[in-house]
Amino acid sequence: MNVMTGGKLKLVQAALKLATETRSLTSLKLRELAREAGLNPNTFYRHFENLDDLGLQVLGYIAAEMKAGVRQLRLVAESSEQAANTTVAFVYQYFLENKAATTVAVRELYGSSPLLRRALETQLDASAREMAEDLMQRGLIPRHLTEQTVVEISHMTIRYILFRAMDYIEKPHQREAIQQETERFINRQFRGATLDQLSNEEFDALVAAVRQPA
Amino acid sequence: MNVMTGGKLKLVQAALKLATETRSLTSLKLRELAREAGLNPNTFYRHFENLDDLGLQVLGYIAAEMKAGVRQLRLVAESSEQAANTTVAFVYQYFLENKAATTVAVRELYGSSPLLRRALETQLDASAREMAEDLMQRGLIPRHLTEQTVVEISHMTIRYILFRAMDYIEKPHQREAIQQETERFINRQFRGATLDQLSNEEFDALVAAVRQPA
DNA sequence: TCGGCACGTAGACAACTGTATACACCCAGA
DNA sequence: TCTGGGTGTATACAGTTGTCTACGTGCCGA
Repeated sequence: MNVMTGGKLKLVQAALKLATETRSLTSLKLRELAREAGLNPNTFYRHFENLDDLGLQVLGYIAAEMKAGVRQLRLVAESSEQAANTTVAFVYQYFLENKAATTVAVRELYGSSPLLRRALETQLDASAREMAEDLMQRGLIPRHLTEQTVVEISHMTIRYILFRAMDYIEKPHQREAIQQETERFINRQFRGATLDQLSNEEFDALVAAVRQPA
Repeated sequence: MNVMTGGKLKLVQAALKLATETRSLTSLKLRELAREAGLNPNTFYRHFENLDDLGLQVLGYIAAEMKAGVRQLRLVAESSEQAANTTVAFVYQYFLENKAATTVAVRELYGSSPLLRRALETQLDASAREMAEDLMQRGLIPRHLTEQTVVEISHMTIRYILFRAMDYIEKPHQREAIQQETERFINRQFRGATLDQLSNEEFDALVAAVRQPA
């Protein structure tokens, strides 16, 4: 990834700011952008072909940022003895520190540009596979789950956290609650999945046994 | 809710169409709208104060539609003897039949207009409480769960389904898979929640016992 | 039959949009 | 030292935007 300098960087940062605060990435206006960046409108054409091109490059910029972030998270997680709860905290902290990128990702994942949507989906799917691999290698989840199941849950979890991160960012007084909720979410998914093959009757019996130990 | 007629209805329908296909509700343009509706641009001002006003009214229109839809779903569910899986099918079918409203809701829930976001959040929270009440009254979920837990899971589920509905709408060949995934999601949440109070060790022991019955 | 009113249209305005062409600067390599 | 390319600017143009004022309908109650 090229290191951006001068005007181009200013334009990308302006795009992130506007896309976060007042618009979406796909509804940016060229002159608004230039105004925000403090540049002449035509400077835009020195760096981008058109607004679509800008959108894609910004997304690339975000994707690179996120990839680096994920790599760092994995390192932190490896060095930590603790389990899922601190990881969840780290993840939310990361989103909090990358508010603009997070907001853009959430808005465009189901936004009006098919191109950006595909790119984001691919990115999230890759993250889900990585997460699943991590979880299984480190033995952080109940055994006996198939890889497919772990991937499926990872997929759900990543999307859940991504959207929940928007609330986490914008509602500071709810952050602790959101974090705990997320931990419950993950635990319930994995524990529930461990018992997937039980029928309702078998499950009820199991619960009854647990609640009234002999 | 007033029944809309003539030009106003045309404008709202045009807004839904454009918001679904090419834009978001908050980035609509007045003249584009009039063009799509086949009306003179100024006709807009006969019915709406400005574009924000239109957005709010469209949201109201959608909310009313959804409320009616939910009411109907509850009736269908009551008359049905079957459990969650058919309900999930009905819910997705409903979203499929209300593609425009669904798309708008998804896009604006984390969109750039705080006003619309609040309105949508309120609506979803109300739906979650209704869903929780329904589930508990009809005894469709494991007993011994607190109301708070059921509401929390309902809240998560509604958002999960709402976003997943976008994929359901747009990827016809994945519909069955999405539906089954959703059922697993819900089952795991409730089953997992039933075992919330177990420690990891207790849970592992339980799983071991289930997998190797004496 | 008349008067008002809801609805839609016509034309105009200044502001803003994306884009093209032409010009000015700085810095590396010959 | 000259030169060429990368970068930013100035000016211009046609098309589009939101909004204003004024005008023409058709309908409904008095």
